[in-house]
Amino acid sequence: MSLRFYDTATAEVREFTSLTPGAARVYYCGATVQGMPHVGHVRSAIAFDQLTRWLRVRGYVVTVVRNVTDIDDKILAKSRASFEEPLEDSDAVPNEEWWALAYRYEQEFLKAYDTLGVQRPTYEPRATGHIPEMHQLIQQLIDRGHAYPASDGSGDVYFDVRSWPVYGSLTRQNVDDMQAAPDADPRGKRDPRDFALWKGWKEGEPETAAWPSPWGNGRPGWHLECSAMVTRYLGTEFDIHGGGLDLRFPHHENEMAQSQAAGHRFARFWMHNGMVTYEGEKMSKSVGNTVSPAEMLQLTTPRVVRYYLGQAHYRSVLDYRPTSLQEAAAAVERIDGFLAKSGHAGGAPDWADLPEEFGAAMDDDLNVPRALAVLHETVRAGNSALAVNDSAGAARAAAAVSAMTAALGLDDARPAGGAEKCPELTALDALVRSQLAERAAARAGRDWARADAIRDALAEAGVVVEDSADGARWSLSRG
RNA sequence: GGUGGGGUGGCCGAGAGGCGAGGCAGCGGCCUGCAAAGCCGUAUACGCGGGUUCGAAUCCCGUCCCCACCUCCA
Repeated sequence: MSLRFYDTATAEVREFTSLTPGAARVYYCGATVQGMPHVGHVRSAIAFDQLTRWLRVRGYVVTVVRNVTDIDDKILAKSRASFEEPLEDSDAVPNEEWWALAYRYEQEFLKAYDTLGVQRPTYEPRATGHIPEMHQLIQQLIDRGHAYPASDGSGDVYFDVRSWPVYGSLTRQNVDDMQAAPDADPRGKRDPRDFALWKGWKEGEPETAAWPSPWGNGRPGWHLECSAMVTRYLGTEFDIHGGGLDLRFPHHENEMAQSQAAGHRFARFWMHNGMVTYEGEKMSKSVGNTVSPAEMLQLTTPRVVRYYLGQAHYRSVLDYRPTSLQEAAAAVERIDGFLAKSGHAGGAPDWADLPEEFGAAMDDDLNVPRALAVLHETVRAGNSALAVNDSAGAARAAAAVSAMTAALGLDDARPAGGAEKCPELTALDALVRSQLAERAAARAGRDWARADAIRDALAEAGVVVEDSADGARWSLSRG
């Protein structure tokens, strides 16, 4: 039952062993908090949440660090735009300082993650909180001959790509074969592919967005923050570095280059999740074809959204269509329907209840689709047991199913607050029960018209009634 | 031009040499007062053309198409 993961750097599935036995140190690239989270962000978070949870199921003590990029060109640009009329974005706040804007969106991300059951990282460092670490790394790189201050006096400091012969190895690219960026501004660079470690302050930028440095006032380059923060919290060598496939280049390539050029071993595994497309096209901030988690949550429950976004293999493309959520809702209802009928009490999951096949699928590079097949087969077996009054068999299946949903993180996806103590639901339950009692009386008197009228009225209100040997059960229709 | 990933039944989505994963939708049956739920059954599926093999969706050769990255992106 060894764990195997696909490593982008070697382009193969390899056996996973952690640097320290029994412990795993992982770093995920979080968001640049410059706007509302979209489904792609959340898919990535869910994919790596599944990874974290699975490592824990397999007994690892996992330390998760996920960064927040709270300063960059776009954040500054959006803040600047908020001081001008008319406001461009629907979610913009007038006259908002860049740091207020970044913090506001950071909280939106957290809210979305929490609702969808993404466990909080062990720590979530912000770029702006790690300027000294960045300076130290830059100085190291300059001393080793891999970085240089710009020749044009801009205060920028660049990484010298040509000084690092293996540059491009993460994405198996040869520097000379790379397409030269047509709009690249040479700005005192030795090579157009050299990237900024430090960006000198420019006229018109807020003074709050600049920090003193040996190379002049300025702010961090995008790639540098991750290298600096990883090293601070996880050390110069750690187990897994994760992020979206689109971060592979240039972001991760550059991170790897600057860290290794500084003498760090850096990540042992690079894991990248696939993109979410919208009708075949990549969902992206720049294209604007994004769907927000909030929009999805208006259509269905967090559990269904979590199921949908987490059902495909993490490396494959996930194409969003409006009917996707309905299909996911049907699958989730099937699972939950069985759990309800089996009378499973819930409680803390026991990983010993996980079917071996499920574990084997997850061990194999987190093959969630195969794991879900096991889940659904167990549901079917449980329903069959229920049909023949095999309560022991049903209980066994229910324990397995609930361990599986817990392992996948489905159980933590729910609206904030917790449904159990929701007064509206308590009231609704009382009302529906009185209706069902009336219907039961009508049925006992073979007054089918009356019974059906009550059922239709409830259905009209979104309440689904199911009869069974031991009385009627109700649930809210989803999706 | 370079790099990586794909094309599987109506849809989603695993598998990677030999018993047709699983889900959704459909159809038939059982159950039900009728439903719903559930159960059982139900499909000439593997882009195209060659080849290797007793046997290929899976291997080899060729070919077409799609996507992502090479510029900010999860």
